[in-house]
Amino acid sequence: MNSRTARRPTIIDVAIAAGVSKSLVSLVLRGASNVSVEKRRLVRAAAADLGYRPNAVARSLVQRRSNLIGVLLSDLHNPFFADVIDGVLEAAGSNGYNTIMSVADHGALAERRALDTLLELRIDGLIIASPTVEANAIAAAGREMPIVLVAGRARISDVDSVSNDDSIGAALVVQHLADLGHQRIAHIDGGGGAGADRRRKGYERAMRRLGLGAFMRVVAGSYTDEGGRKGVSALFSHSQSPTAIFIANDLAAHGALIALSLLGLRVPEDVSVVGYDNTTLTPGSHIHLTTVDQPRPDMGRTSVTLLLERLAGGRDAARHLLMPPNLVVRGTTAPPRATRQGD
Amino acid sequence: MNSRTARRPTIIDVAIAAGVSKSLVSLVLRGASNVSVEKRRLVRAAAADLGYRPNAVARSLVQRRSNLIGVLLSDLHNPFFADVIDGVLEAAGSNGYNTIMSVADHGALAERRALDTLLELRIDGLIIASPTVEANAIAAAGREMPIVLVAGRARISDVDSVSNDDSIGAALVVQHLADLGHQRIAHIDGGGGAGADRRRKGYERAMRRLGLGAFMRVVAGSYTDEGGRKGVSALFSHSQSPTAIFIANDLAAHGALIALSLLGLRVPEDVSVVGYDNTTLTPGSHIHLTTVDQPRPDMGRTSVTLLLERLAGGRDAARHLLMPPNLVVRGTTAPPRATRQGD
DNA sequence: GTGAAAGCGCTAACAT
DNA sequence: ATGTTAGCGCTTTCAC
Repeated sequence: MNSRTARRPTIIDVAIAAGVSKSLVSLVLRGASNVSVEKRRLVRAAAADLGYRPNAVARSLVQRRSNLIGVLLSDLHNPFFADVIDGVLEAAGSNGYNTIMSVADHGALAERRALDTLLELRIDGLIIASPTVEANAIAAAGREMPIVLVAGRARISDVDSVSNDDSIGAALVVQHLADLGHQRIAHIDGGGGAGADRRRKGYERAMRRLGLGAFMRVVAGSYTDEGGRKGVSALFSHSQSPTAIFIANDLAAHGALIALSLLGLRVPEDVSVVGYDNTTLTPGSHIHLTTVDQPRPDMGRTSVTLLLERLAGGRDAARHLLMPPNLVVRGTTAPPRATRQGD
Repeated sequence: MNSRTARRPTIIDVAIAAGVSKSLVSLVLRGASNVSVEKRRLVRAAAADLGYRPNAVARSLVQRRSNLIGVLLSDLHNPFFADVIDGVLEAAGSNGYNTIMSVADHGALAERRALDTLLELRIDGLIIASPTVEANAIAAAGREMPIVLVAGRARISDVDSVSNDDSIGAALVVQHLADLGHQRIAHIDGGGGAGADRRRKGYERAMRRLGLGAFMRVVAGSYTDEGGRKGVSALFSHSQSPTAIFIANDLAAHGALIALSLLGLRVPEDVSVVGYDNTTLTPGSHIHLTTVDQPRPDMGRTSVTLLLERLAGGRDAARHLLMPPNLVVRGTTAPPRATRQGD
């Protein structure tokens, strides 16, 4: 006989086995205090004996809440969101919520499906860790339940968001390079990538504030290996080459490093390089990129906090949080040649 | 007013708006054929108008099935399982199932919780992509619903499994190296890691079958950077050093490559190196490791197939599938010095 | 072709 | 301290 064909025990089976009503079983199993010790023992014994497992579906139906926080994720391969979700899991768990994830691999169709799965399951709140979901779909879902968009590019009405403050991150980079003595600090931007615009503006503002406005130089790039390579070739095809480059993200910085080595330039001796995102590379990798770290787990935890605020009913207006990033100084930045020669 | 405080429309609201019974709404929304065109139009219009979204919880309760395949994942950072799950999503989707994931980050407690979440939601079947869940918990869950353990180390009664055939993979490696002319082929093993035992045995069997039994040499390692480093120092502290090394996985192989370069040995000129797992490294990385590729997405798809077999009720006995891996020849293998000098 | 009614497994009043 | 009852939103007989 296949034991799986046997019907699973319900709360009524437990009640009968324990010789009590199902209400009492429900009370005991949810840890109510006003139940006699004897009945409590009976119920627990019967439940254990039958291998009873509460049906969250039935509970969810009657309570009109699932005790579930959903996470919509577009790409399982992206380690960035893995860190964010670590924070989500931690915060959700310590607040008594379970977390389920739905993955939208490739394409708008899969995204719709993954989102619908979550919404139809009547999760209590949704965290979208997915840069590609279209704003319309998010806005529509936002009318049904509390939603937090984490590390996304858009600001959507009625939807909370948590991001890193790209402007501060860029300023940290410029300050670090200026402190080292650099003046000709160039920027390879991130094209239309998430936050790229704010990183560029942050760079420009910081340069001006430090009196380096005359040395500002921005060339077009993208959040790809190739973006970094092209940026470097644009920068070094002119007479005045920079002594330091701030590149919009780590992937592009990686491409830039390759392009620089092809040009015979050494990092950081000839030119300093800074990326953005602190993307985890191969363990033991010999590339130690100076970069900006987004507080990913913190962003995840904060997303849950925002969700809980709304679930508790204490808030109605959307909040957009910007979390401060950190500079991680590694091996690709050093004082410029001229300065060191002058020492 | 907060629109989210308004009750969500139910099937009854749609029925009233369309002027029909809720049974008819149900029929129309699930695409029944024997409904008049007129009523069908009315119902659809009312549903769209109200922004009705079916409640999967209620449906699941009455149907006693959720149409959901659950995936239990222990580590979101592991790209190996990301590929497996790609296959799961694809196969589940094309068979009309939705997929939800539960992540058990760190520790047995989180694992229990993640597993319980899935089981209490009454998913129809479970795929465990998680090397760390204890066998007892899996076996217990296996009595409640169909389960497939993918890329796991244990064989559990009543639980199907899908893995790669480590023995074949190891044989492919040895054959490749022997074809290149190597004889002194050593193995740095994976300690107690998943499949490490079978990889070592496969190596030994292949060496003997090729008449290289006398050249067999196994040193202790582990599935870590350090495992590879220690293995190399063990191998090269003796007189007769190998001309090729088969290392139990890519991470350890990476450590081995570093240790070799520290010894002044060049790869593949002085020694050939082969790993296992085809772990995706940094994009654009200059390390092109010859390795063995597990058919990860295929393993995911096959897991779903096994689940569907049981869900269709067609099977009761457990199946344990071994899928053939592929050798990926890259830049870390070449003929041994002696052979080339003799050319 | 359509509607009425029962019931999935549970919680939450309300009785007692 | 315990039992009874109603009903969450849906699907599914069964009548008509």
